Amino acid sequence: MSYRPNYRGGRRGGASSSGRGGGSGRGGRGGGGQRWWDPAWRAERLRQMQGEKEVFDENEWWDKIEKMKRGGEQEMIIKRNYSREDQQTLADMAYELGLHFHAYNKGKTLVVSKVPLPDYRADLDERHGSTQKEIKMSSDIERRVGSLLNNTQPKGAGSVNVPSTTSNEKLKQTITATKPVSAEKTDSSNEELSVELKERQEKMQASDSLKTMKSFRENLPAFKMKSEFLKTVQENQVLVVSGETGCGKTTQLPQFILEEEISCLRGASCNIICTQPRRISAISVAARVSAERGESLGETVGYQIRLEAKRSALTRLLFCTTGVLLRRLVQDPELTGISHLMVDEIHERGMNEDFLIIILRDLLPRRPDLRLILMSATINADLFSKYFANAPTIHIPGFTFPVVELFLEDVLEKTRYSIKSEFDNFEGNSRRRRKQEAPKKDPLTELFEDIDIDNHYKNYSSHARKSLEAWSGLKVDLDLVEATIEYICRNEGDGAILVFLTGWDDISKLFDKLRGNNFLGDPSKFLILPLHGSMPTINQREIFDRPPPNKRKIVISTNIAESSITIDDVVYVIDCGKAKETSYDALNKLACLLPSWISKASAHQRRGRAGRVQPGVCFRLYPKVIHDAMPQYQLPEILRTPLQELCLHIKSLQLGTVGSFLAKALQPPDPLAVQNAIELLKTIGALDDREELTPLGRHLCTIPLDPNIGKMLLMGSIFQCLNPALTIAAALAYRDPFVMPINRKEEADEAKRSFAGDSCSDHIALLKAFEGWKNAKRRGQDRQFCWDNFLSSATLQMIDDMRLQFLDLLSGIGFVDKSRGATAYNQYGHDLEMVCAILCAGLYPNVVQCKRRGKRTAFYTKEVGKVDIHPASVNAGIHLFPLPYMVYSEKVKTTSIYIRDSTNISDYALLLFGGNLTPSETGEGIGMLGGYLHFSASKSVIELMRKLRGELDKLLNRKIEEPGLDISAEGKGVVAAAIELLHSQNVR
DNA sequence: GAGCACTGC
Repeated sequence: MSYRPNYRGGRRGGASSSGRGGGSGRGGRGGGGQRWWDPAWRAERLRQMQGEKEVFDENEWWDKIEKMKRGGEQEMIIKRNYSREDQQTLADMAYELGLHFHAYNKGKTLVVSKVPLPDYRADLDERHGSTQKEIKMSSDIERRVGSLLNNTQPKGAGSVNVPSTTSNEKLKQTITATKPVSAEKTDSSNEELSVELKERQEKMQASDSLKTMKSFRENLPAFKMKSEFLKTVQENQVLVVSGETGCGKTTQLPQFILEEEISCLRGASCNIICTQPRRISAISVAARVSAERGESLGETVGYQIRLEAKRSALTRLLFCTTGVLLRRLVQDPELTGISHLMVDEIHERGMNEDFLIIILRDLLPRRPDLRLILMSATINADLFSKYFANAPTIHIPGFTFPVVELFLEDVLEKTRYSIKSEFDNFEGNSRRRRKQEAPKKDPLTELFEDIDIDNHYKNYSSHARKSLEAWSGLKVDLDLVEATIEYICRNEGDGAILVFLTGWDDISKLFDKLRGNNFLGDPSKFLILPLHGSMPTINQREIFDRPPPNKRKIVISTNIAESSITIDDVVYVIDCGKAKETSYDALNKLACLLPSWISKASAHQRRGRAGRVQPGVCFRLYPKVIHDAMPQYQLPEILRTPLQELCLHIKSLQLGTVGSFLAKALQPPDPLAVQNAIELLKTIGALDDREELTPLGRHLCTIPLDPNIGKMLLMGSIFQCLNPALTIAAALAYRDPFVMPINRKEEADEAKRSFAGDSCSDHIALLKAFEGWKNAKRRGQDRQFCWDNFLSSATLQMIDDMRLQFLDLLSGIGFVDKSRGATAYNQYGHDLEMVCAILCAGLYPNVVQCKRRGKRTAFYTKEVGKVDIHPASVNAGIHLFPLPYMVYSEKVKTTSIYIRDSTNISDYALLLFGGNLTPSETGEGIGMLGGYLHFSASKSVIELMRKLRGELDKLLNRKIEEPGLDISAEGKGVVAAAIELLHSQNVR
């Protein structure tokens, strides 16, 4: 299968004379290839398969672009509403011809040009809202700032410090990762230890207390494969094991190796690591395995996750999260001392796991004694075997109870539920009408529209056929969910019901519906539990506990119950077939979170949740035709996410250029996504023009944080706002401590707003909430405080722990001297102007312009134009803002493009702590963000700002090159001048 | 006039 043969295959050769020589950028991936993993491509294929005429004509555009290249025009402007995929094709074509491609106005205006255009061009779309901003500085302030600045102590000529070691030696020293515990031992003590381990193991295996455990283990499907598995491990460096849930691969296989090594008297030298994608599974698997061995956790079997470990010098089998192993790799790229590495759940295709196996494939030749075992679900084991030069695979059959699978058509027959068309009340032709009216649909839903219902479902009742005619698949039909629950309660046996929905809204609506419904009379017979990552119910026991007899548990959940949370007594699963899924729009540099059809793998996993304790039933609320057309697996995370943190990690591990390294991935990401990540790292100063790490970049590598947030932390420590920076960084990196209870949402919003006060900042609200919790905790009232203010105490505790980890790391790289105490780094910790300036320094270039539109404010970004404040933000209800800009930490497209959390900031914060200042287009003012932002002012004010910014940058660079340097004396004047300016617009 | 899948160092 080749991608777009018309131009990839046929036209490319002809165009090569005008194409660019050498190609490290776009198209360097090796021209198309299989794109089955790309949803847009799949959509395209499905459309083609239906024989529908495609509006976008590649050949036509190729000719037009080629003609423009030959002709006199400098650029071609295309104002057509093309899909992302078509935009991508245009971009590819332009690249092939050595031209430049630009997308403006959410992709509605496309430009192909001969020269690169400035990032922003006002004439293309005035709705971007770019306007010149006049800085109004009172002469009084100007004079005071000027004099503060002039008092800056001049630096002696010889005092410029030599930059600290730039080699990677320094980097290695500074990175704190957990070292292997095993102390170096002499050969004889090693032998003694091996003997001791063996004796202990034999004694335990013979003991009566483990009899039932032993027979349980021997009944697992994995047990039958034990000798074959061990033999294959011995004879091959890499092995792929596939197995379904319930086969015991995660608990048994690592244990087999451990037992074998110990009984062969290699116990002292063996060191098995098994990675898990989630913290919870690392802990629970380790606990299970040590129980099966009759030991307590942390002896020969232990675990290590971020900020938490149970392991000892005796530990020979360690379960850890993949992230922990990746951090360890920074410090020890050869994985010294590890004898066996097992990577579990690789079929999930998480970013960490995909990243890890690229590194491991390169490492294996250098470590011939290292054994690698990859563990996957059956569904795509071959993919991994091929990646590792056709490594042998072993399959272990699974064991779960049988689950009956019913599709929409069957559910309709059983429930007698009638689907009403959303569009009209006409009978019969509603489907056809709808098809003409509704413009955009996903390909799977469209596929169903073309099915001849009467023919395809001729064995079904006319009632069911009528409903199928009316089914649109656009959104989840909660009435149908309710009818299905009612059907189960009336006609099926006991057992909990698990409903999979897409998000908070659906869950909340269904919850209210079920509460209001008194089917079967007695509401006390039902226990209805919502389950969502940001609902406070998540830690409640009743989700896991069996309800009293005669009471049915109904859990309404997102896909958190698909793998993270397991409810054992579920017998009935209701699957709406959709989930919210992130994707990354590289053209608009935009993360998206949109509901879409799940993969077959997810559908399988959801069904499996019904058969854990007894046979179950899975009610799928979509037709079988849709199920059969679902993609086999979800798109791997590496293709759905912005890549800046990954790029930084690649640089820190010295794995070569980002592009060439990622090209080795199982499925390499879009080169444009890589380019966006690298550009961002350059913008924030982590990479230089040659894509090498700058001193700032090297510091950022040592902190396990998104580079922007990491930078904020460093700036906080430099500019005496360490405490707020630690708190905000930890909260942004982990998760929002505010919970959204299902019935008291208004109160929860109010609580959050009251923390923000009049700061117009979600980040300040976060900070105040944390400080409030800390104070309450000192008084022993933290539980009450959390309850009153709709906060998650588990999240706040984690944030607190992470603060300490970051403090350790900052002290490790010299930015903080812990012996000096906290106050030494918090002179401005309570100065909200300064804290907001630090936020600006870290979050840049995530800047929004606030423009007054009558009685309201409209918000614009450079990349996508108009955006909205997320309704959950404290800024959502505010119509007019005191300051002209916002910085934000996350911009996501859901039903609209939303800024999730924002902080209102001043021009001065942006000019002093934002991006580099450039001369504006007119040459008189100051430009920033590729000219998108420009400022005008009197000549003297411009001069003052430039000078102040220059001094500030100088100070900053010195500190970053030599973190231990005390800049308080030499920086006194500059910092005072900056503070003076920031305060001159004080509104908080 | 309106809304927030899930992991992880």
